[in-house]
Amino acid sequence: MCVIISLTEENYLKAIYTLSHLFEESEVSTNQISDHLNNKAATVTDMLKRLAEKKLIHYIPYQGVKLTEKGRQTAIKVIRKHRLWEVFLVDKLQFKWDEVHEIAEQLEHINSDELIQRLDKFLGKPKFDPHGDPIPDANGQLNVVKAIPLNQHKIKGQFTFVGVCEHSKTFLQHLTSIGLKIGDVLKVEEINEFDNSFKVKINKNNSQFFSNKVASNILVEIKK
Amino acid sequence: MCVIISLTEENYLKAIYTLSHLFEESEVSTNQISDHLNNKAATVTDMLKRLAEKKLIHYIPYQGVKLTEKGRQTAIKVIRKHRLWEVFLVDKLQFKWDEVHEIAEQLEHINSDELIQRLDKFLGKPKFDPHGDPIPDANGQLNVVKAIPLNQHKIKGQFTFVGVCEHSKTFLQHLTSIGLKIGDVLKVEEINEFDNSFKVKINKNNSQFFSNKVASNILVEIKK
DNA sequence: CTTAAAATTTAGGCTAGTCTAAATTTTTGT
DNA sequence: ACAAAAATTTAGACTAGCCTAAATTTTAAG
Repeated sequence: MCVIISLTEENYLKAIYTLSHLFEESEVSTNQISDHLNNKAATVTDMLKRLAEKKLIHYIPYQGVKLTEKGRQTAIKVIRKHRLWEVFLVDKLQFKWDEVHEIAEQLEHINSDELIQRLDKFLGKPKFDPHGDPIPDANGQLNVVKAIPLNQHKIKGQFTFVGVCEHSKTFLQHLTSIGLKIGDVLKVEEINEFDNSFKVKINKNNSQFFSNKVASNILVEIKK
Repeated sequence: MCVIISLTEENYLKAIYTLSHLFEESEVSTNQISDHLNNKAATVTDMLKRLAEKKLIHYIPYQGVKLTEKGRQTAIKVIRKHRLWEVFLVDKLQFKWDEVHEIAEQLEHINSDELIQRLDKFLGKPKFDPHGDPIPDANGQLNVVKAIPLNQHKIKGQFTFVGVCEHSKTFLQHLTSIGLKIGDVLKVEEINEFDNSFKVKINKNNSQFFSNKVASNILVEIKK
């Protein structure tokens, strides 16, 4: 029941979880993991053997890897902690949304169920983190986000900005400089046929152009 | 300037700091450290060599060890983080004072100056942790507590309860069950000559007896 | 369908941090 | 002051995580 899972192992499980959702394939490869975690394939192979030993993954040599239910629960719990701490950092300590990732990467490994339960309550049981990513509940249930990138809507109309695909500091800072925050209403007034840029009005402000690249990393829902 | 200090090294520095203050001697011995950290003397010797290499301690084989200024600053910073997080856990998350130590032992190693600065501000720049221990300031200055154990006052009179010598869960729970909290006023009405127990009134409540052992672990100041 | 390229694993080595057992140094008791 | 006890260090071994280089397996291209 209570196998001890190290910080490093938690990071591997999180990586496998993230990659399997990123590419919408259940099997994740050794190279995908080594790229994601910035270490060597041989190192990953070592760890996969250990994780399989602990029944946290299903591992077939040369084939790939996927999480067991126990592995998935562990990964989800780390993600829950990461996102709750991000809410804490932004809502309570007034960090900006582009400043919290590195600190949350540390805090996500703090091990105390009681702490997380109380932190969740203290924050008002938030459903989304500062980047719009859903926070898994205490039972490991995760809302599936049905939002899609702005550039996949080929029509004019009104949308709500609910999340980002790209989480890099530079992209988030760019959105801040544009004046865009989670929850803003985006009115697409024009889609430029030449470069597929989007002419957009944020809330009631002046309209401006979003490059297709920016539009492809902004998740929106059709405004109700 | 920026030597990386591991979590384990931080724990050794904190142990050396704590022990040197506990026994009011600048030199700390290998055995004291190994007892305090629950590992073997040989393990400690290894680590002392590494810490000396990094100029965090002055180490003379067979003689003992003391912190360099850099080692002291590092230790103090860990203690500052530990105590600030304890305030967070008690004041914001409503943990009890006997529940926070283990979690703070983890949180004290989170590495972000910006985080600590903001946490400090969020908590209202507290000067003491939930057990009455002083919180070092951002420059590593630590208020010296001039309180002494209740049983060293051989006289009747009024005192303020400002801290504890013993931080164990059972002792803290015992104080809670007695109804004693930091800041309470203690009126010593009688000192029993037979067993050196203290008849004490807490605030305006009924008086009760404190064993000498309890009295020796309660830090008080003479009430102004 | 065969072979070159790509992906993966194996083999062997490194460091940090731990241990036990043996050797050494310091302290203490008479 | 000297032997026994206590404290400390050295030597050698182990695990977790990482690495490089070589071997193996899978994939892909002609």
